[in-house]
Formats: sequence, C-alpha cells, structure tokens
Amino acid sequence: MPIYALVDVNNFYASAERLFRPDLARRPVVVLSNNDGCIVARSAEVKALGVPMGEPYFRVRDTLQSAGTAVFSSNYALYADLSARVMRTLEELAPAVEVYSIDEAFLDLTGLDALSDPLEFGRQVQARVLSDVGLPVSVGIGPTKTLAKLANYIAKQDPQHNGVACLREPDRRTKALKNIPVKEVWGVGGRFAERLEALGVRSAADLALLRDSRIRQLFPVTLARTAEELRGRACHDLDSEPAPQQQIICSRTFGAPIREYSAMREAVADYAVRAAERLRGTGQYAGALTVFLRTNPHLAAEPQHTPSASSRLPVPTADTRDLLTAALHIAEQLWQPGYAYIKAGIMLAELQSPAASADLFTDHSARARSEQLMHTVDAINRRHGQSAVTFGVQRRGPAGWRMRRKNLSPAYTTRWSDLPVVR
DNA sequence: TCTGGGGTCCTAGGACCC
DNA sequence: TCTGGGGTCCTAGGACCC
Repeated sequence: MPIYALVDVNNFYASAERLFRPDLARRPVVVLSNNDGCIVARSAEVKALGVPMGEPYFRVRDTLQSAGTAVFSSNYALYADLSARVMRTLEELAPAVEVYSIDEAFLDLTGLDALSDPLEFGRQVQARVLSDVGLPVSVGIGPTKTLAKLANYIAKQDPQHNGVACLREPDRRTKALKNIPVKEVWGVGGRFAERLEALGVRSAADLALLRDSRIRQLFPVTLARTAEELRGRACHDLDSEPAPQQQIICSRTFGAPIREYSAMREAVADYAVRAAERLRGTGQYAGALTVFLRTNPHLAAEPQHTPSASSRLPVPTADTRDLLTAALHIAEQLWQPGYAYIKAGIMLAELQSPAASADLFTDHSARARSEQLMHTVDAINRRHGQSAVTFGVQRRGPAGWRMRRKNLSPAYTTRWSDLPVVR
C-alpha cells in the first residue's frame, strides 16, 4: 500500500518575514498581495484576530494597526529562495518528492523504514527543516494524497498534534473524517461544497459514503476521484517530474489607473519582456500570444472595458523582440481611449520544445543568433539586476502604473547589498 | 484612495468531416 | 413534409488549486 506525506510551511510568507526579524517573533505579521491589495499570509496572532485570508487590506487596516501588526509587501525573491531550501531538505528525507506549490510538497514514503512510526517520521521532518532553514512545517500522512492533505489539516487544527497527524489506520480515519467540513477536502471548493451540502453531504465522511454513481451523475469525474481517495484508494500518483508548463501568464494590476496609450504601451511591453524571460527559463518556445486589458470591475458606475485578443505567432519563438512586436500590435488594436484601465496581461500559449517547432523552412542560423542574444541578455540581467539590459519600448525608472510595494523587506538571501548585518 | 497573480483540468457545445 | 449518425477537434467557461 502506498503512503504519502504532505509537508507545508506554516503561514509561509509570514514565517519567512520573521526569519530575519526575530524581533517580530511574538508580534502579529501579515503579508500583502501584489500592489499591497489583499492579505495573503497571516501569522497565528492575525488569524486569532479573525482577519480572513484574501481580505482587502484597506478594510482591516485599522484592526491590524491597533494590534501592532507588522505589515509586509510580497517579497517573492525571498520566498522563492527559502522555498528552494525547504525542498532540498525534503529531498534528503524521502525517496521521491513532488513540489506541489511554493510552500508544500508531497513525499512518497512507500517502503521507508521510518514508517513503522509515521508520527516520529513527521517530527524528524519538522526538526530537520527547522534546523536547516529555520521555518516551521506541518506534516500530514496518509495512504492517498487527499488523505495526507486532510491529515495535514488535522495536524494544524488541534494544537495537541504539534503539527503532525496520520490517517493511515482505517478506523481512526472514519472517526476523524466525521468532524471535517466537506469544504476542507482537497478538490472541494466553494461551489461544490454548496451543492454537496444541499444533498446533505456535510462532512468529509459523508462524501466518502456518497455512492460513486450518484457523484458521477451530478459532478465531474474529478470529484469521484476525490471521494475514492477519501476511501483510502489512491487515484493520484506522486508526480515528481511534472509535465512541461502549458501556458505562461504575466499580468499585474497597476499602481494607478492608466488613461493614456503611451503608459499602456510601456506596461504591456514590460509584461511581455517578463513573460519572455520566464518562457526561456522553461526552455520552450511559444506558438501563440494573448493580450488582455481590464478596467476596474469594482467601480460599477465607471464605464467598463475588458478586451482581449490572441494571435498565433508567425513562427514559434522565445525571442523577446518577436513577442514584443506581437504584444504591442495586439495592445494597439485593443486600446480604446476614454477608459481607466487598471490591469493588463500577457498569456503565452502553445508552448513547445524548440525541436518540435522547427521544420523544413526554419532558418537555423537566425535561430541560433536569436538564442545567443537572448541568452546573453538573460545572463547580464541575472548578474546585474533585472533591468540592466532593457528593450527600447520599456520605461526605465518610476511610473505611476507600476505596482505599489510600500512595505517590501530586503532580499536578504539573494542580493549582496541586502545581506542581513549582525551588530 | 485602497479589492493579487499564476496555474490546471473537465465539460459542453459548435464546427467540421465522412 | 421531409432534412442521419458518429467521430474529432477546438474553444469558452467554470471549477479547482496555491
């Protein structure tokens, strides 16, 4: 029988901010989304205040302030680096690891000796990550990924567990699942939960007991798999080598609305350049590109415009110049004066390997020159900072549309000038 | 004043083909 | 009044995840 663990970092972004700020150990901490818009991470103290995940910051600003909360803008350079360190440690502890998100990983523990005592194994994982990286993790263990996720939920729910729980034994499982709202099950979101509750399915145990034919009749097959996993039969294998990415999206809300095309052009160019960098990072070429613009949907009284358009690239490419040309061409067609746009974005699709996109008519020497140039640009920017080399249409320096990040912490671990100093 | 960003999978329905 | 059936591909929308 397979056995999985789900390990995740507690309140990851908030814990990451605390790592280099021991003075914040007992203070409430929140981290905001891009543009300092929403709450995306909360320390335990903030959760206790009843501040929900995803809440717009301006609505809870006063509450947070009077509790003496330390507020941070998202610092992805820091989180990505710490995430990589956590994953490296996990890879030393388990034969196979699937990095599932920036702050969590599934471990395949099948056949591991440590499993005679799963809880002890979980405690070892906690201790190792804490000593290697300095971050607190929780560990859930179960015979399927869905049950490992649920065990992780239980581990966090009840302080008695100290962040480790196991759902391997069938009879313990039946009891535990009764107390878990169906909404907490991995794969059951708000919509499905509502419909399930209308059918009288309130707990994870209820879902496990729901007849398979009934589920398939009313829901997509994905939910049938989820229920099967709750019953202890694995439908999802560990995916330690994920399939190549299918699309790349680069989009941002602006720091202030854009009313002039010249500013939109700068923004779209900026996003296209970033999307292209990320594309090259995957080693793939893009065959199609979409641009979208959006006004502010929260301002119902204002005129709304949310145009988008795609085009297939003449030849699949990872060259920033090609992607810029295509993106700006579309943006120009989408643009209509008289609107206050608050967001724009680029999507790259039909990603494919360079080999797959070459044919009889491919100009291989032009391709080689393009690859070399882009490689050089990327290398310089990696070494000297993201905008050491920019393209003509990109704006250098500040602009009103750039994202707000008022409370950004230093890039402690990835930039020499930001290295923490001990006095 | 202030409401994130980046992904995947599934399904239904239309277009098209034989 | 009559106007098949079945297959494949694509797209849009909706659901989920973090």
